[in-house]
Amino acid sequence: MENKKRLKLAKEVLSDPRNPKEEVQALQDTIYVIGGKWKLPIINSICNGNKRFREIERSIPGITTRMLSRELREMEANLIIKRTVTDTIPVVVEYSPTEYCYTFGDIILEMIKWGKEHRERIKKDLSSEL
Amino acid sequence: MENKKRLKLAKEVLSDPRNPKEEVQALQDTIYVIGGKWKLPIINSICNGNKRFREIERSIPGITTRMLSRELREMEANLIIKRTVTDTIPVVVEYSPTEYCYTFGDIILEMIKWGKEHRERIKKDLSSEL
DNA sequence: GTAACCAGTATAACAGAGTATACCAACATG
DNA sequence: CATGTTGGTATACTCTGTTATACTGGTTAC
Repeated sequence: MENKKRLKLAKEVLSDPRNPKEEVQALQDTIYVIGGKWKLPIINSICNGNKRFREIERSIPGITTRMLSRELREMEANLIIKRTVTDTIPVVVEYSPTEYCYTFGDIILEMIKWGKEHRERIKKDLSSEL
Repeated sequence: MENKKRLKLAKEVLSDPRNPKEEVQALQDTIYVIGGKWKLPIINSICNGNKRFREIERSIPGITTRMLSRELREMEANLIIKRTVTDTIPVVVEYSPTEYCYTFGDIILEMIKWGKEHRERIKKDLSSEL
C-alpha cells in the first residue's frame, strides 16, 4: 500500500499529460468569474450590438432592471464592458464591449450550441414517446 | 416612428442570420442545466476517470460531502451520470459518465482554456505593475 | 484495539443571488 | 397635457445554494 501510494503520487505529479489539478482550478476560476444567471447573457447581448440599457434589458428574457443594473456596474468595474455617457440633450448612456469581453466568445458559442442541441434532443424524446 | 418600428420588427424576425432570440434562449437553457458552482467540476472529474465518492471529492477543491452528495443524486436523476453498486464485501459504489455527460465536453474545454489564459493575464499584469 | 478510510446523512445556520414592486427626474410624442 | 420612454434607484422580501459541524455503520490496516 505504501508502494501503491508512492506510485500514484508520482503518476499524478509527473506523467499526466492533462494535469487535472490545474484544469479543475482553471475551470473553477472561470465559473467564479462568469457565475450566476446573468453575466453571460449580458455579455452576449452587448457583444451582439445592444448598447442602451432598456435595449439590453429587453433582449434578455426574465432579467429585472435591478439585476441588470447591478451586473452592469460590476462588469464595468471589472473592465468587461465600458459605459459611455454623451453630453447631448438628453444624455445618452451606452454600453459597449471591451476586448476582454470578447474573450468569453468561445464559451458562449459552445453554450449556445449545447442549448440548441438540448432542445432538439427534448423534441425528439417527446415525439418518440407517443 | 411607426415605420421605423415596423422595419425593425421585420428585420428582427426575418433577415437576421444569427437569430438573437433563439440564441439567448439556448444560452439561458444551458445556464439553467449546468448552473451553480459544482456541476461542471463534477462532470469534469467523472469524465476524467474518477469513480469513487471520496476520489471525486478530493479532486474538487472546496466541495463538501453534502454538496457532492446532493449534486450526484440530482445528476443521476437527470441521467448525466450513472451510479453502480457492486454486491461484493465491502460494497463498492462507483460513478460513471453517461453519453449525455460527454456532451458538455466542449463547454468544459473552453472554460478550462479561458481559466488558464485568465491566470496568464493576471500574472502578466502583476509583473508589469512592478 | 484503535486509528483510518469508505459512502454518505443530519442538522442548523447564513449570505447573497434573485424577485417583486414601486418610484424618480428628464425628455419625447402625439 | 397626458402618456410613454430612458436610465436607473429604493425597499423589502424569498429562496436556495452553500457552509459548518457532527455523526453513522461498516471495513480495513497496523
